[in-house]
Amino acid sequence: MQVTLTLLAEEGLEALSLRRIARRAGVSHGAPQRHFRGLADLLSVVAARGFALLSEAIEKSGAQLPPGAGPMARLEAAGRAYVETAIAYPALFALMFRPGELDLTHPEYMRESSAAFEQVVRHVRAAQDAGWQTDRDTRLLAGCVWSGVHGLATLWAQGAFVGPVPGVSLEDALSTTLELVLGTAQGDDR
Amino acid sequence: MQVTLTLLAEEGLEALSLRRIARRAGVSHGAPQRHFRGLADLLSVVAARGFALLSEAIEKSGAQLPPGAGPMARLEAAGRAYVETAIAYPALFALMFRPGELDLTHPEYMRESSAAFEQVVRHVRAAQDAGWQTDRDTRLLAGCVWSGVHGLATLWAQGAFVGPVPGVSLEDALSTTLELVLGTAQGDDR
DNA sequence: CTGACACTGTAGACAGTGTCTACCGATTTG
DNA sequence: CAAATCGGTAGACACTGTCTACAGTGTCAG
Repeated sequence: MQVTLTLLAEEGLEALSLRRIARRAGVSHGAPQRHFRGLADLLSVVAARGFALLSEAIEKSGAQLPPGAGPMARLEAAGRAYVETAIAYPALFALMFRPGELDLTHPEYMRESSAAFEQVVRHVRAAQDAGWQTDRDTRLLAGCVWSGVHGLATLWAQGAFVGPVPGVSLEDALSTTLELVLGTAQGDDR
Repeated sequence: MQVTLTLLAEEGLEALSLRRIARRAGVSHGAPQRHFRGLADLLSVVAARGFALLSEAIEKSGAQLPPGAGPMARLEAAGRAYVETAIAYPALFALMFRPGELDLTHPEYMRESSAAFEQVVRHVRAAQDAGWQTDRDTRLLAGCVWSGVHGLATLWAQGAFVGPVPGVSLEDALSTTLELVLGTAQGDDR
């Protein structure tokens, strides 16, 4: 439902209601229920689209690197893409991680969210093959890397980072976090 | 409002409504508005209590360490306390980071949340004084450390970590994340 | 061609929500 | 003693999600 995505982007998460979506689409308040079992069902599909966007951004981030880039650089670029995408679509990103409003068993949601995670797993595995954190469980490591960037994305997207740390740029926070989590602190950037 | 905290713990975030709280307290549906300007106001006070709990847990975590523990051990213990508290009160923790339902300008919320953050800043400064990441901005560093553990706490509390990484214990995820973020990977635990 | 049937949308009802207002009985205060 | 304030009640209003009955519109088998 395209209407839902634009409404979400324009008016935020709280504006999402079946009746508002129906009004925006120019149909009666009961019409959406012919296409979705209920609000949670609709939102789950929207959230799944969000995960697809995320996967796509991570995919592209690897392609834009110079051809000889190593696995660590690719993993770092993936983390960057994660955070930047989250901040580009803050309301959508917030929705994606709201179990209370979603149907977590929805097939599309499960498929897209695990596809995104598996992409991170592949990046982490490649980094491990290149010598990074070799004796850790790959999926656990991927989960922790995901957590690290996810925290920054969450807090920044809802403005909870800039409050306590005023005057900092996203670039600063992002590169610092990545250097901490990935241990790539070789070149302090000044 | 004690009733709100128990209702939140027992029935979760979605069960929090002014009318339900009033019923639970045995008063009429309009009574809560004599004490709070509205739902967002009430929830902000509850969220502030959550931040106070967090601060208290971090405080205690330092006290329980052996007397000669270094600043890095204290910082690590603080991170542990953050995640463990979040998981002990998952609904409260979720509420604390939901800008849409809160009044972010509420004095109690601002006071308690920034008090918790300042506590992390002090731990980070002590670690820096002991030689860790000495040439980084302290507040930025504290924000990134907070982000790292916050991501894990968020995902674990809503069950989004165990899904993609089945069979992992919180202890595994927590120690791995702390070792990554703080760079304390000296003793791989097997 | 005709009937059955699935889609898709409409309209009304119902319970639940936050918020506003009017009222009311205490209790405190001038 | 009078007045004002405080805490609670009760009703209204505009929302919400969900359910049901109904109507049009197509498709497809017989």
